[in-house]
Amino acid sequence: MRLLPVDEIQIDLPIVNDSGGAERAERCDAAANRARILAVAERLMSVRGVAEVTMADIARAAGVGQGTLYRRFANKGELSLALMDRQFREFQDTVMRQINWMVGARAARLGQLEWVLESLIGFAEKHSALLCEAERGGVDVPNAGPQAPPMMWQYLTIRGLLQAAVDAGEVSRETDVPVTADMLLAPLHPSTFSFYRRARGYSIERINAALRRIVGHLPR
Amino acid sequence: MRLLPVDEIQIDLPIVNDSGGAERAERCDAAANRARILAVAERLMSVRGVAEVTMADIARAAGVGQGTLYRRFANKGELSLALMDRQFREFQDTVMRQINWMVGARAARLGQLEWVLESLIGFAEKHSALLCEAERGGVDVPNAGPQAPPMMWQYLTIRGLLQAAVDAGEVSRETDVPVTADMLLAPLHPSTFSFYRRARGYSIERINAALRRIVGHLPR
DNA sequence: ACTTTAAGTGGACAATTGTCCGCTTCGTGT
DNA sequence: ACACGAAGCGGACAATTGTCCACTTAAAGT
Repeated sequence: MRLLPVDEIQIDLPIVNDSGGAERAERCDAAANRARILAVAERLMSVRGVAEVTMADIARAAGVGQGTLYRRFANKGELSLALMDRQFREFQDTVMRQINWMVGARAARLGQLEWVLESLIGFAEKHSALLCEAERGGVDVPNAGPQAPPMMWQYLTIRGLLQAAVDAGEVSRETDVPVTADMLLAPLHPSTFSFYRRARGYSIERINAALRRIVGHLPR
Repeated sequence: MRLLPVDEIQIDLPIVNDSGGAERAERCDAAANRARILAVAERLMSVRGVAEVTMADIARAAGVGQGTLYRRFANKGELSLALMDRQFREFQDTVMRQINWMVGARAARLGQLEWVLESLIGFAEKHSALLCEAERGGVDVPNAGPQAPPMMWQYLTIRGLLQAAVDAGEVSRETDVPVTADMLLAPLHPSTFSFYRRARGYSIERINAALRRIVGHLPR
C-alpha cells in the first residue's frame, strides 16, 4: 500500500499494490495448494457459515496439514480477507471510477464523501461475516485487523476526501482530518456494524441517514 | 437494569440495579471463593498485565477448580467487568450527580452531552485493558459484550441526553436519536479506542476535540 | 440431631487457534 | 544430470477458553 497523487482529482487517494514486486515467485505446488485451500474454504463457509468452519476443517478438506494452511494464511482473518480479495478489488475499482466521474461533474466533496460512506455500508452489509473474522488480529500487528490493506484503503479514502472537502472550503480548516475520518468510519467497523444490524435491529437506511446527517453538518 | 424517570431533570436516565432481589442468597463458602477469586485476579493482573493472565492461572492461584471459577464468572469478560465494578459505580455516581448539578444550573443539553462524552473518554483510557477483555462476548449474547449493563448504561445515558437536546430544540427533531447515540459512542468502543491511542497515536485531547466538534454541530 | 437438596466444587475433557520442527521437494546454478 | 538450499509440507503439540458431570457440603425444614 502506498499513496499516489491522482492528478485528475487533485487529491491523494490510496491504491493497493498487490506486491512490492521484489519477492521471489511462489513455488507452483504451493500455488496449487493455495488455490485449493481457497476453493475449499469458500465452499465450506458458504455451506456451513463462516464462523462454523475451523482452520482444521479447511486443512482436512483441502488435504493439507495445518502447518501448510498457516504458512499461507497467518490466521483465520487473513484467509477470510483473501476470500474477499476479488470482490474487494472490484468494489475498490467501482468506487475510484465513480469518484473520478463525480470530480469531472464538479460534485461537492462532501457529496462524494457521503456517497463513498454509503457504498462502504453496502459492502459491510454484504460481507459482514467474513469481515468480522478478518477484524480479529492484534491492534498493533502491522498487517492484521484494522491495519490490513483493505481497512487501510477505506480509511485513506475517507481521509483523502475529507481533506479535499477541507481544502475546498466545504469544511472548517480547524477540522482534525485524520481523527474525524476515523470517527466517521467507526460505526462501520465490522463487529460494530454487525451489532447495529443484529442486536439493535437498525436498518441500513437508518444507519446511512444518521451518518449522512453527521457528515453533512461538519463545522463550516 | 431498568429505566427510571428522574423527575428533577425531566429525562429518562438509566440506573443499574444490582439484582432483581428475588434470587436466593449466595452460599457463604461461595461468597468467600468469589472474594478470593477477585482479589487474586486483581493482584495477578496488576502484576503481569490483564491479557497475560489466563483463567487457569487465576483458578490455580485462588486454589479453586476451573469449574468453580466459571460458575461465578461465565467468561473472562465478566470477570474483568466484575473487577471494575466498584470504580464503575463510583464513576456512574459522579456522572449522575454532575448531570443533576448541570441541570440545576440550566446548562445546555449539548454541553452536558459533551461533558459526559469527555468523562467516558477518561474512563475508557483508564480501564482500557479491562474493557477490551470485557468487550469480547457474542454480539447477541444478552448480558455480554456490548450488551453488558455498564455498556448499556453508557448508551442509555448518551441517548437520554441526546433526546433531551432534541426536546429542548437544540438539535433537529428529525434526528434519529437511538442510531446517532450509538454513532457518538462508536469511537469509544474499547478496542476502537485502544486502536486510536496505540496504533494511530491520537492523544486524548485530539479525540475529545474531534468528537466535540461533531456533537456541537449536529443539525439545527 | 437428622434428612434432604439445591448449590457448590474440581478436575478431566472438548474445541479451537496457532506454533514448531524434522522431513521432503522444487527449481536453479553448474 | 546433479547437488544443494530455500521453500514447502504435515502432523504433533502447546496454549487457552469454556463445558460437563460425578461428588461434596452448607443450611433449611422436621
